[in-house]
Amino acid sequence: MRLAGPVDLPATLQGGQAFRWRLVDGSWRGVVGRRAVELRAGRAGAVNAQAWPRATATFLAGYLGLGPAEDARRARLADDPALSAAALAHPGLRILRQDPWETTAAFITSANNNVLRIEGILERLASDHGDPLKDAPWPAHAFPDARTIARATEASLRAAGLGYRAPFLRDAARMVAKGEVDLDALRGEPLDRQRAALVRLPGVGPKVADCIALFSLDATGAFPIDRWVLRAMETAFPRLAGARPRDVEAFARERWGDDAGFAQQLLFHAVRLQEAAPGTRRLT
DNA sequence: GTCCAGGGATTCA
DNA sequence: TGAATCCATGGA
Repeated sequence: MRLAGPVDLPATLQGGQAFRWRLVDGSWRGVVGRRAVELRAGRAGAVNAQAWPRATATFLAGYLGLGPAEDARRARLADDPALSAAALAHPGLRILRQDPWETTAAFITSANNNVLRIEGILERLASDHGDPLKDAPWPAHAFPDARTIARATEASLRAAGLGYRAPFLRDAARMVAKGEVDLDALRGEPLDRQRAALVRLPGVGPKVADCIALFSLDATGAFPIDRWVLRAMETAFPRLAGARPRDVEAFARERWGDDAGFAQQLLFHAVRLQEAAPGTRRLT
């Protein structure tokens, strides 16, 4: 099927939001829920999509963050001089709407870690603990649910490469599996309430909580601040040099409101592309 | 060998 | 409340 988009697949799928998409022969292969999904760039930013088992266009458009509300968000941000260049350069950058538990596990893994290694760890978690997807035309595994991770041994999680984060992920899985934190019920709740609940999970602090909220709980105003975004903000707004993350966040919320999450992703993407430019350090 | 990575937990003042 | 320190691991 064809989705109008526009979607910039590399920027969206390898932009530090999701970690399990791979480019194979010009197609992006990934797993959404319990479906294997293949995405290929079409004309004018459109996307040709296939899913096993079959999925509706609405389902895939929802995952890819397509819709009039998102288009309007982009248009508003493009009017901001601090973002217009990035917005114009990446008209198809999207905020994915991912599964809350998988996103939680991914960003617990992300703490003090690099993207390349995060990808490897999550892939091993899936192949070691996730159900194989029988309909998939390539070897694919669903991401293991919280109950499965809760039962896993710490040694098996360390074997996936989690290091000291292994007990964090296991204990967070136990809390989610027991219903102590109901991730799905947090969707659409106010950001403050989402944060308060998420931060109860081991390995989840303010930054990771904001990533989970933005990428899986529809918190469009969340503004996760990592080292890259902090640098980007200090560059874009010199008066923020040396500011604390909480003050930078307050500034972003004031300036962009419920569009702050999208603004953050534009900044993150732009600064990382800059780092990856020829002659500088490569993207890791 | 050293530094860094989409930070968080713990400790101490 | 805020600063310092430690944490596994692998690539550059």
